[in-house]
Order: sequence, then structure tokens, then C-alpha cells
Amino acid sequence: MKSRLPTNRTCPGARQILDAALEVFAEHGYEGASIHAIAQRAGVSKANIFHHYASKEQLYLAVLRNASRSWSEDLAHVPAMPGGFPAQLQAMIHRTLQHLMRENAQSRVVLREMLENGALRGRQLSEEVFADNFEIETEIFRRAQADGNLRSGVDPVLAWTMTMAVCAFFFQTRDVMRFNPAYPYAESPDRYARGICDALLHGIAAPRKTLQ
Amino acid sequence: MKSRLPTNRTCPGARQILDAALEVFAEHGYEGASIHAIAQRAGVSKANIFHHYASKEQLYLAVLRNASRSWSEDLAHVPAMPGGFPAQLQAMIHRTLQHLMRENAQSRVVLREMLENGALRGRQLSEEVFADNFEIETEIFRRAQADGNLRSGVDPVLAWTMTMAVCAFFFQTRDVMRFNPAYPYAESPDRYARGICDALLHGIAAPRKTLQ
DNA sequence: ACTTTGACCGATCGACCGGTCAGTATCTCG
DNA sequence: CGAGATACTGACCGGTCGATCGGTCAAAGT
Repeated sequence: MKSRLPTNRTCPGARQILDAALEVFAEHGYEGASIHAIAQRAGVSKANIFHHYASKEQLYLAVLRNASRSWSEDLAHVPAMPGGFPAQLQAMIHRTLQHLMRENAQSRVVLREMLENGALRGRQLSEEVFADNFEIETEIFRRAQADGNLRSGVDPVLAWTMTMAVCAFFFQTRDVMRFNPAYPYAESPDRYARGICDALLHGIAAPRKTLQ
Repeated sequence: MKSRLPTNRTCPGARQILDAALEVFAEHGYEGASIHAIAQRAGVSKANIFHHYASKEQLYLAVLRNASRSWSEDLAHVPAMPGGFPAQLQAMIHRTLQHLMRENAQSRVVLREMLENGALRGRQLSEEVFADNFEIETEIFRRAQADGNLRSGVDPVLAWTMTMAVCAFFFQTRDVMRFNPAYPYAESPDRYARGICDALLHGIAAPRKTLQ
């Protein structure tokens, strides 16, 4: 009988297939990824893939699920980190950037899934994951506002959005920006994180001279 | 003989094909878009597409070129807008968000092309467009810093990056966020633009009480 | 020792892919 | 009225797609 899920944790073949599928999906997208290419990279036969996963879509969903879990696990305990609000924001940016770059393929698949809203493939899945992380991470900003560390006029949701946006944008444009000599951050994400954090906290407008 | 470029400005068929291709490419990506689907949406035969465009890739590049030109034209005269730096930043954010949403399909194709760096399809093209807009738009921040309106500790390039990031992120996550009741901005981009602009200018950190 | 089970494979299916080609309709120019 | 160029089409090509088939093989159960 055909198994609908990776049958066993210790089954080596299914894991190899999942890893290979992650890379191929990340590189070519869902439609551009062929089962043949995945099978080749995994070193198994094409038919074996359909033995472990019911269809291409199920395999893709398994990859998405894996990536989402990895993201949640990696970012979950940021709220519990020590230090004041600036230190936590710094940690959040640093962690997010680091995860995006270390788990490059996973990040690419997830981000791509969000852009392609038209396809209903992993929409519910990404909504769930997004909502989960949204809940956890905005809590940091809400608490900071309650503690008087986030400016009272700023919506915590907006602050979270900006933080995530600068991280995602860096990751997405990095490969293009790398060849732009006027953009110095492609190779130094740490410097980017520090600059972003400072600008986010204290703003980019010059202080009013009348008050200085 | 087969024409390698859209032969004539006034030829109606080529224009219909280009429009249909834009939508299909935006919806399914390069690999997922089939010539058959494009032909159907354009109301022409499949072979006719290859009469006006030498190949699927040439058609895609024409779509990309069109989208890039549209973007540049729409955003080019932001630097010349009247008002101080805050007003210009506001205008830049507003214009960018508005263009992303009005030219939804074009924006989606361009953004997708940047994420898929692996494919060398329109990489050179997107690099050129990116570099062009980069040059024009960062100039706003450089001039603001020279005029003493951008805080001296902030890199103009970083300020531009943050501005573009929040716009792109809003556009990309909008369809997912729409179903998140805790996210109030999906349906009100103007409110988002104002909030972002304020937070960017004045920061999200609470003012030091010792100095207040 | 015999059966069952699940991992795995080569061969193959029908559908669809990008692309070609011969041929037709339409228009322009002389 | 032709002659030639262009817009356009239906039929078709080789190849690849996701998916299925019958079958092999080694390990586990009894």
C-alpha cells in the first residue's frame, strides 16, 4: 500500500528525498521543479518518490511544513532573551537574518509561497505559520510599549512589520545587490543589522535644531 | 520571416499577447506559464505568439522590460517633488506603494525575478533597473543628509533600503495578512504609509526621560 | 521454512510542453 | 489587377511532465 506520509523517522530514503526536494524547489519553484530532477539529486528512482509521497504537491507541502517548523523553532525563544528592548530588537534582527541566510533554501521556498498567493497550495499552511510567528513576535513590541520602551505613538504591529521587512528585503535582494558597488551591506549582514537597529530605534530624521 | 521584436507599435495582436503574457507570468511564474494559456487569454493562436516573439524567453523578457520601464517612469520624478525631506519621504512611500498595487502583475513579475537569482533569465535586466532606481532614489537621501535633514549617523543607502523594504514587504504579504485580524493595514495602505513614515523619521524608541 | 511487508526500480502511460511549418486571409503598393 | 509582405491559423513534432504499473529484494513475523 502506498504511504501518504514519510512512514518512518529512521527511513533514510524519505529523508534524502525531502532534502533533495527542498533544494530543487528552492532553486526552480514548484512548477519548475521536476520529479526527475529531485530523484536524481536524491540518488533514487523517480518511482520511489511516489512511494514515499503520494504526489508532487504532497512532497512540496512536506517541504513547506519542514521549513515552517524550522523557522518557528529557531525564532521562538527570542522573546525570552535577556536585556532591554534595544538588545531584544537587535537580537531579533540578528536571529532573523542569520536564519534566513543559514537556511537559504527553506527561506526561499517559504517567501516564494507568500508571493504566489494565487496558488492555493500552501496558503493555509503559510497563514498558520505566519500567524503563529506574528503572535509571538509582536508580543515583544507590545510588552516594550507597556514597559514604556516603545514610543507611545507607534503601533507595535507596525514596528514588527518594519523589522521583518528589512530582514526579508535584505535576504531577497542580496544576490542582486552584491554586484552594486554602491551597496556595501551584501557581504556584511552584521553591519546591516546594527545600522537597521539604530535607525529603527532612533529614526532617520535629524534632531530638531531648536531643541538642541 | 520571423520578427524578433514586436514589429509595430500599432499592431494590436502583439500588444494583446504582451498583456496576456504579463498576467499569466505574474500568476504562475516563468516555468508555470504555458504558451497555450497565454494564447487563450490573448484570444489568439499559439503559433501567432511565436510569430511576434521568437521564443517564450523573449516574450518574458519583453514583459520584464515593459514592467521595468513602467516602474522607472512612475518613480522617476519623485526627487523633483516640492516640500521638505519629510514630505518627500512620504511621497516616495506613497508613490511606491501605489505603483506596486496598481501595477500588481508587473510588480509581481519583477519581484519574483529578483528572488529567483538562480535563473539568469532577466538578471542583467533587473540589475540594470535596480541600479538605475537605486541611483535616483538614494540621491534623495544623500541630498537630505547634505541639507542636514537626514541624521548624520544614518547611511543614506540604509535609509533607502528601509524605505523600499517596508513597501515591498507590505505588497508581498498583503494577501496573507488580509486574513489576519490582528493586522489592520492590509486594506488601508494609506494608514500604513503614514505610520511607516512617522516611525522611519522619528524612530520607535521612547524618548529618554532624562532628556525630556 | 514460509508468508508478509515495505523500500525500491525499469518501463511505460497519456497529457502537455515549447516550438515548427505549410498554408490562408488581409492589406499595401505598383 | 496581380505581387509581395505581413498577421494569423491548424496540424503536427520530439521531448518531458507527473504518475502508474508489475515486479525484485531484503528484512521481519510467525
